[in-house]
Amino acid sequence: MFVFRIDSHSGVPPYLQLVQQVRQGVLLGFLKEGDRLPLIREVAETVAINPNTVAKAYRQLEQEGLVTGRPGQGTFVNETPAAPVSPATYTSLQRGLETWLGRARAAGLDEQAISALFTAALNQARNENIA
Amino acid sequence: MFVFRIDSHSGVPPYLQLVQQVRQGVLLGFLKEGDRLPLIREVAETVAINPNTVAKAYRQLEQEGLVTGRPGQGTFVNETPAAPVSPATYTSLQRGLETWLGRARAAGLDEQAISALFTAALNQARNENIA
Amino acid sequence: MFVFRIDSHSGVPPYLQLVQQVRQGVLLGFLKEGDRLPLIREVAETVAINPNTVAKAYRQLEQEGLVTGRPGQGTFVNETPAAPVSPATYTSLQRGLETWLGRARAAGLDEQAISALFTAALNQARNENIA
Amino acid sequence: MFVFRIDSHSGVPPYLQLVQQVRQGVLLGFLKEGDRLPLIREVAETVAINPNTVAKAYRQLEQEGLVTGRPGQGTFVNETPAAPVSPATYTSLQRGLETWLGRARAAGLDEQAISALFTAALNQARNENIA
DNA sequence: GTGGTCTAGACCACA
DNA sequence: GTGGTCTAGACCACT
Repeated sequence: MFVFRIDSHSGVPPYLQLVQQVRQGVLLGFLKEGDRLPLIREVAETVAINPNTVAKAYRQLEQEGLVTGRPGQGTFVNETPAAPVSPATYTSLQRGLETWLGRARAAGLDEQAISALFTAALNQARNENIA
Repeated sequence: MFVFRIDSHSGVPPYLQLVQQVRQGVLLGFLKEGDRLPLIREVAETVAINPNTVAKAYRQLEQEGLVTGRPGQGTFVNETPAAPVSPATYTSLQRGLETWLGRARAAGLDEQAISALFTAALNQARNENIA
Repeated sequence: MFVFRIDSHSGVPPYLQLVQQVRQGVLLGFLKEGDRLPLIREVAETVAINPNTVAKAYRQLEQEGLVTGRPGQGTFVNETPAAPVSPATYTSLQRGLETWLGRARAAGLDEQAISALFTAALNQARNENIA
Repeated sequence: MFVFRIDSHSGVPPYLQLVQQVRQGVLLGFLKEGDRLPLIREVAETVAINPNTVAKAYRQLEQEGLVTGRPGQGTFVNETPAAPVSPATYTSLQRGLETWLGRARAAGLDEQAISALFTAALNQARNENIA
């Protein structure tokens, strides 16, 4: 089952967080064609937001073509646009990241510092590509 | 020189992005006590937003006690609350992350997929800690 | 100035009627790049619906890339995807349609009958193309 | 045989589309007194919607007095309220519209643009009548 | 004062 | 009972 998570301190509107999580879920293979997303009312309960807000997120996903809402049945994932990488290299990358995270935590960095380090590295890489 | 970067697709309000970037800069040592932040009108020009928005970000940073605005001179970073890790381990972690990023890009992942992978790993780690 | 019109008997949701009217306006050249759509609150007043409903329509148009909302300024039409026909043939077609409409009205057909005739002809043409 | 057609992109509820098509069919003489509408399960199959939805449409048509359902036999069209125009002028109008449609298609307009042009002309005519 | 988001609660179309 | 739409009214970010 797919689980949503809302970070109310990030500044990102809740409905957008839901949208991004589904997009990422599809991108990483957690969500595949035909999978049913949690019911709107379920999500509203579990993450404690208004059903309309969840509906707004699902509507946007539908407009993006990622999912299709079928009244009376639920909301379902459409055909995924093809896996970007093979599962093998994917798991390898995942494991590499986990060991790195372990090192970072062992060194005493909290989640905020880790995120900061990551985005900084990502930005730097981008700048180098531009240069 | 400290450089700001606005991602208009992230959904995070621009003023908050500025605030978060300064916080991260201080956390990671890019900004040290006494450093001067770019002038409001400079930032407004380079990232193409309204000067009032930049001013709002600086005002909030001042309220948080991270910086101090000196009229006519600019905005300066206050004493940093102590580095969380030694510069050595910090550089080591940074390098580890860079090699991982290199592998990910070589495997064909774009920035979106990399971010998705990272947040997924971070969430998983958090869940394991809770469990 | 662009004027909206809501037909509450058509069964089409009001927000969709607004969306379709903007799309048609762009398609037919009534709305060009840089034009400002009526303010949300104006539309809400003139067609007597809730501002949120108008906002919903504008949001969808923005997601489709047809317009861009600029807080504090209004909502503006983006670059139009190129005129489908030359203005000359367009006016010619328009005039032909007007004379036909004149004949139909003179014959005693009301608006409903005219619409019925039109959609029937359109459907027939489509079927012939398929066959 | 009367054929239904559902446009799932129009925003009009499917059951209303069926109702409108029957109304138009009667108005234009495609359906005459005593004609049998397609069976509910036939319609449900051909246009791929739930039989309940078709039943709802037929029920509403019966409430409007346009048709009468005879259990076990089917649904039949009642006496038509008199033809609004003579068959001759009707065919003439139909042919005029067909030639116009041919010109429009030849000019490169797709169905969407044609519809836009038509509704625009209809609206303009209405406005002139009001003025 | 502009658009953008959220909440609360109602009603409808559909399976 | 599911998703889809509308209303009413509040607060926020940006110009």
